[in-house]
Amino acid sequence: MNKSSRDDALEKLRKKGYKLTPQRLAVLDVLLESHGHLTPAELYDRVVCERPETGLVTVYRTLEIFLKLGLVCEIHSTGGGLAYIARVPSGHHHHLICSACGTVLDFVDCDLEDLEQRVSLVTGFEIENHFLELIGRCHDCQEQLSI
Amino acid sequence: MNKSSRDDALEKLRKKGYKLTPQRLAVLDVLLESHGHLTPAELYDRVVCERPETGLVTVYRTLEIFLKLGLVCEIHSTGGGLAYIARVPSGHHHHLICSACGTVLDFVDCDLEDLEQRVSLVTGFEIENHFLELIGRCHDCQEQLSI
DNA sequence: ATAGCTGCAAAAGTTTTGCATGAAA
DNA sequence: TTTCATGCAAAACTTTTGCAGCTAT
Repeated sequence: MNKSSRDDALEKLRKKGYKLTPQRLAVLDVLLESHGHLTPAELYDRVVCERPETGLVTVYRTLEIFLKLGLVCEIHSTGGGLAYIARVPSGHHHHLICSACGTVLDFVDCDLEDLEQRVSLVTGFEIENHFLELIGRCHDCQEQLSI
Repeated sequence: MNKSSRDDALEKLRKKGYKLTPQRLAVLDVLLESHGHLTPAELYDRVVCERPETGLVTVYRTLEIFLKLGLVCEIHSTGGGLAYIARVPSGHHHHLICSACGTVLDFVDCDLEDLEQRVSLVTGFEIENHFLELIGRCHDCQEQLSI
């Protein structure tokens, strides 16, 4: 649990006029406590443990708001569905995803600004955004392979 | 239309024992003629123009095969759905997607090998794969903005 | 001839929408 | 009090599966 991330999120919600309902707080807390990415359905399952009266629809609507406010990132997981993860308020970053356990690490060190400039020069595109995910196997899951 | 890509694809299909049905050829040709990425439904719409007897199910099953053989790439388009694009047989490459018209360019020039090594050292992950998309606005669509 | 494909229909899964009730501010 | 959020139900999509008949080899 990251106290300052939570306060930061509450502040953003309040500032935009969104009401701080128990359901939204529960979704937020599950996201902040989670190590990896969660699909809406997985998120719903965990939220329901704490607040059985919550509906899946509310999870979807809450994620939509959180995404708009930059509180979560979308993860394009293999398989086609989307998953979500709490976004640390550090601006530009990318994800490193363990293909075995789903753990997600953020990393910031990248040369993409340079790459974008090169590609932009060659293609004439005006680069607006980029999406990078590294997929690999975390330390623990490498060990499990060799046992 | 890229003649050698088509022959290359036919060769791969044949070699793996897949039958060259009219439906599979139609899906292949639509993919090769398309400039941008196509969702299964879009692909189906175009295939049906040529071969009205084709079913959407067959498009899904054909894409599954093509993906396995490396003939297409999956594009994780915004919105959560998957789209597909014919894969040029040049090995490692990434996509530059126009956010306005959907045109997809391949590009090869990237420093991701270096990046992967750095990230791997810091995190202990064994990097297996990466996924990079640049999103921008192609030359034509930039002009349309200023008109 | 025969192994493998196809289309249909239906199921399974995901995401969105309409609406009356309920709760935060 | 008033505005916004919620849950339910149902609709709209997307993707997968079972099966009987058909076709490329």
